[in-house]
Amino acid sequence: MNTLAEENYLKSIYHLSLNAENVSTNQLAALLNTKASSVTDMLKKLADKELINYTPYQGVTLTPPGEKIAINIIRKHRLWEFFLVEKLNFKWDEVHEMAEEMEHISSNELIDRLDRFMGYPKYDPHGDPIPDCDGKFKVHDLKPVSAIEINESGIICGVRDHSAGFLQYLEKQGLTIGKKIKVEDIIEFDRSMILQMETKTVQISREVANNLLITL
Amino acid sequence: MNTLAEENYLKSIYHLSLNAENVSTNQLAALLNTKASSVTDMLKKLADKELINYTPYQGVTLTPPGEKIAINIIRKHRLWEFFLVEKLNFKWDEVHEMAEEMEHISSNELIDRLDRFMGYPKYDPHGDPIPDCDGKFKVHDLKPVSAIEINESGIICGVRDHSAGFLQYLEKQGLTIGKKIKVEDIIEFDRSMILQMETKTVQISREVANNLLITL
DNA sequence: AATAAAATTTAGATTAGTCTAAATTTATTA
DNA sequence: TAATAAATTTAGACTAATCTAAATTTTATT
Ligand SMILES: [Mn+2]
Ligand SMILES: [Mn+2]
Ligand SMILES: [Mn+2]
Ligand SMILES: [Mn+2]
Repeated sequence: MNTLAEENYLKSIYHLSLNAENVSTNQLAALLNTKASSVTDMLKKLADKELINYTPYQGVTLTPPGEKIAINIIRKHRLWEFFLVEKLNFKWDEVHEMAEEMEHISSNELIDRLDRFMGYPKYDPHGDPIPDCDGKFKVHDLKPVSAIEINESGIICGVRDHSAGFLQYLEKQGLTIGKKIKVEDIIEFDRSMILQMETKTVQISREVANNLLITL
Repeated sequence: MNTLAEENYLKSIYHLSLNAENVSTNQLAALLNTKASSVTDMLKKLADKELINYTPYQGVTLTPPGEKIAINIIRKHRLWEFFLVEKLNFKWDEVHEMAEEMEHISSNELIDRLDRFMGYPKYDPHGDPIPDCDGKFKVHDLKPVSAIEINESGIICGVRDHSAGFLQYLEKQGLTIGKKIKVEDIIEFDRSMILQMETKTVQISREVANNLLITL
C-alpha cells in the first residue's frame, strides 16, 4: 500500500490536473504546503512506483493506476464528508479537515458499506460528485454565477472555494446547494450581482460570484 | 498532539497495566511487534513528555495525562467497532483491524457525536466497556467459564482473546455476547466442559473456557 | 557470593519525509 | 540572442521511528 504522504500527493496531482494538463512542482508545493525540493523527492518516488509520469522540469501527469488511487481517496473523502453532515449533523464548513484524516482509512470494504448505509449518495455536502466503487462519476457541467447575464437563472450546485470562511458566508446568505437564484441586476461599477432568491434578494461581489457554481 | 506511534504505545501500556503494576520493555515489544531497543527509545520520548513514569530497567506506568490519552484512544476504538458492527453490519471478528486505524482520527467532537448517533452504547461488540467522554466506564467483574462449577450458570459478557479465529469459532458454536450458559459436565480427562445452552449443548476445551468470560 | 542467564539500554545505521542553500535548467525580456 | 528571472533539481542535513549488534544491568542459579 501507499503511505499517507504518497496518497496526499496523488490526490493533489489529480485535483491540479483538472485545470492544466501537466502539474508543476511549484503548484504541488503550494497546494501541499511544502517546499519544491520536497516535492521533487516525492515525484521521483511516485515515478519509480509508476503512479505518475515524470519528466524533470516538465511537470507530471498521473498514470492510470495513479489516477485510480487518487479517485479512490477522493471517493473516501466525499463519502466521509457526507456521513459527517447527514448522519452526525455537522455543518458543511466543518467537515473538510476531518475528512482529510478519514480518507486514509484503508479498507475499501468499509467504504463500500458506508456508501450503501447512506443510500449511495451522488454528491457530497459541497456539491462535488462522489465516485462510485468503480471510480465512475458524473462531471456535471457547472458554471460560475458570474458567467450568466441579467434575468438568467440557475440552481446552486457547487462551490469553487471550499474554505470554511466562504462556506459560512454562503450559509448566512442562504446561498446553499439546491437553492434557485436569478440575476436581477449587475452593478456597473464593480460588477457585483444582485440575486433574486425564493424569499429574498442578496447582493454578492464578483469574487463571490466567481466561486459559486450553478446549473442552468 | 501525539504521533500515531506514541498513541499506540500509550494504549499498549494501558492494556498491559491491567495485569501488572509496572509494564516492562519486553512486554511492550511483544505486544507492539517491535524490538526492545525501539521500545526503550520511545519510552524516553514519552517520559520527556511526562506521559509515563520511566525508571531505566524498572518498567513504566502511565501518568494521569498519559492514562487520559490512552483511555480516549480506547474509547474511539470501541465506538468505531460498535459503529462497524451495528451500522455497517460487519461481524465481530472483522472490525478490530479497521478500528486500529480509526482510533487515531483526532477529532473528539466527531467521536462524541458518533457516540450520540449510536445512542451512547455501554459495551463494544466484544463486551468491552466503552469509556464515556470523560473517560469513565464500568469495570464489570467477569470470570472465565473455566472458573465455575458443574450446574452453575452465567451469561456470556466478554472474551479474553480477541483474535478473529477465536471469535469465529465462538460464533459458530453460538457462544456470543448475551447468551446464557450452564455447566452440565466437566470431563475428568482434559477438564473440557460441556455447556448447556438455550437450544443445544456444546463441548469446549479448557483453553476456550479460559478465554470466554461470563457474569453470574 | 560468584557465575550464568535474561532483560534492558546504548551505539551506530537505515528509511521516509521534510528542510535550506546552492546549482542547474527553462522561460522571459531587453 | 544574450542577460536576467523564475522554476526546478541537487546536495547535505534533520527528525521520527525503526533495526542489529554490543554493552550494561538485573535476576536467577549454582
Ligand atoms: Mn473536503
Ligand atoms: Mn467536499
Ligand atoms: Mn479491537
Ligand atoms: Mn473490541
